[in-house]
Amino acid sequence: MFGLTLDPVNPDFAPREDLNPAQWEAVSHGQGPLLIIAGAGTGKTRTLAYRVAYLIAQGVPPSRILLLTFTRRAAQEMLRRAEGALRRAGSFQEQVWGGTFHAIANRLLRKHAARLGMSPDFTVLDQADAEELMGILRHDLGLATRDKRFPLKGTCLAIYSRTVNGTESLPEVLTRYFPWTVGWEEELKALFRKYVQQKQKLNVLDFDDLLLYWRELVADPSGARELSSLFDHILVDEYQDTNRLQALILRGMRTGNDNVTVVGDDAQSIYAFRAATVRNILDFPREFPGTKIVTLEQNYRSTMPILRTANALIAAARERYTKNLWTLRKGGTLPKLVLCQDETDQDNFVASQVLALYEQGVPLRQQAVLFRAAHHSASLEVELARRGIPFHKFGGLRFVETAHIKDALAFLRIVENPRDELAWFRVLRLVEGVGPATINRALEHIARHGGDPRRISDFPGPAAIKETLGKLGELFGQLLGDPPLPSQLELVRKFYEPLLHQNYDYPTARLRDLESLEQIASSYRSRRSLLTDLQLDPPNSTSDLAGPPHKDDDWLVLSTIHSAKGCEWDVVFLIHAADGFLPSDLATGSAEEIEEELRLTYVALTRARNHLFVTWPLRYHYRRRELSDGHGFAPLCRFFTEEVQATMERMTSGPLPEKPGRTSDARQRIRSMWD
DNA sequence: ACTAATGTCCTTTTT
DNA sequence: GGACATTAGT
Repeated sequence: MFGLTLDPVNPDFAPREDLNPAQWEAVSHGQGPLLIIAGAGTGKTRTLAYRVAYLIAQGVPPSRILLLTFTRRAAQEMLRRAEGALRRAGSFQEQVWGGTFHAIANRLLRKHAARLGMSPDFTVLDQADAEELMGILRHDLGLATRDKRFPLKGTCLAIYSRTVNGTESLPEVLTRYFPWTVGWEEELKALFRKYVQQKQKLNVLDFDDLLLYWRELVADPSGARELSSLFDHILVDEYQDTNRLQALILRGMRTGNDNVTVVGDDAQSIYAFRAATVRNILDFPREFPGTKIVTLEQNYRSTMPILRTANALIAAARERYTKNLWTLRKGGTLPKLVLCQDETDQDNFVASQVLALYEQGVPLRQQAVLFRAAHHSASLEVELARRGIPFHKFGGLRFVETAHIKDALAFLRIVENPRDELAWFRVLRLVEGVGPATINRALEHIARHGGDPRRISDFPGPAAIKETLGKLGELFGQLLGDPPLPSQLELVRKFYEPLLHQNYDYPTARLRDLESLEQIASSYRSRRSLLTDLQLDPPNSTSDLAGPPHKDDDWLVLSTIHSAKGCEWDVVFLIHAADGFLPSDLATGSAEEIEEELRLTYVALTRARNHLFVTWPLRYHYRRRELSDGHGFAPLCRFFTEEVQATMERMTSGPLPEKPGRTSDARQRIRSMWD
């Protein structure tokens, strides 16, 4: 308490000393629209958290504040810090509306479903479910024959999603982003029409629907008035990664007043593939006249050498709010650009370097390895495992996306919404002897009997499946009794276990996952909130599931660059900085795409506090269809121009620095027999 | 009607 | 190595 100037408005608040003048200007902004351009590491989270605290100190009721963030974790973190700033262990974390656009949409839609003539007990489809539905309809419409070469289900959904989120017309989307599908416009339109119909029939919403229906709620003036009046202030984080549809929603949510704060950094916009557009942040002042703009440039994270490299790299970007990051931090070592011989060499370099830094006192958890695509860390993971270095991976396939977890949840989904045919499909196809034809007849049977899932017991199907279906009906009966969630999942597990053995490899590991699912479930009050939470805010690493980690647990972080957004570490390795990997050769079609890859690289570099290593393997081995094994040479990532390289120390990884383990020598020898 | 085996093409980032 | 369409076998 000593040495703090307390804000006159409320003695509870105001560690104004914690903030620099620009941050304070943003925090203490009164009414009206506010745009905060916050460069990487400039205390964006703190500023937003303090602004929430400030508003509350000014007398705004917490429940009348809406905080839209990119992940749920970000919302929780901010509210936790806001409470800290108010120096009171209050309870407003639960009162402030905080979460992602999708999660908030879910909440609002359940509440105001009647307004849209929809049922509040809808279930939410994740991307895989949505693709599956798209696939089924694609098949039904006869578009799935090989000679047609009709876009695959994933592409169909991507087109649909892009059209919805970007609020563009289908022909525009096709020519701009999916030119090879232009000839299929009519068929796609028919497919999408069917897709929308089917979702309504099944009482399900996909991710895009959550936004789309929210937008519908505020498109109507009386709805807009009602929803707007719920909130005195709306704050949006990571505004550079919102799309057109989200901007329309935000506009619609502010018909009563224009108290809206958006924070973002156009230089860190990396979600264009999800129809996010930098235009939202660039055009914000025009959309909300009278906007006050505050720019945060003082960086508290990185050393100056790291910032010099990052600034040099982003200087190549074209349209942006120019800002140059600077810091008061003194000293620091030059970022290293490390040329490796090949991927194995890169793995060894990273692993050795991690251990060396660890021995110098940098915990593993303060070190991170970043890469463009989830599979880029595959060989490194093997090497880390070999050396016994613990790690956790973020990004890529997640816990809730694994088949067995989705199966288990499908049982609950059926009970929650018996019209959810996708869940039915998931469950029934596990039974041996049941295929598409039988499933369809079973679904008709259920529908004929008032949608009661228990009636699966008396479905007149083949004798071979009679017994299993009987037990399944019993299971649904027990679940409908609504015992505590962990018991529900235990019941599911008991029924599911034999099916799991029949259908999957590694059943024991999968069973363990089901047990962790029971753990997670114990913290939820209702089946519905468990289901939607897992769909909308899935834990992104298995470590999140085990509860708070033990103090002495320590592990290295492996992460896609996308999942590293908003994070920071003492030491950052950016691996595979080679053209084709970064930028990904799948993203070099247009100038815009390449520009986004540049920003992605910028995001990676600016995660580092003290040490930055950028590595690129010169030689790549690639496997071909035949047995032949070849290699090619990869050029350095194009964004590391001469100007950028001038800010770095160039080095080669060279031979292994310490104890050249005999194993790796042997591996090397045996490999080189084929060179 | 369902399953298992075969051949061919594609292989990113996430709410 | 996985997804998907097709074909052959139960």
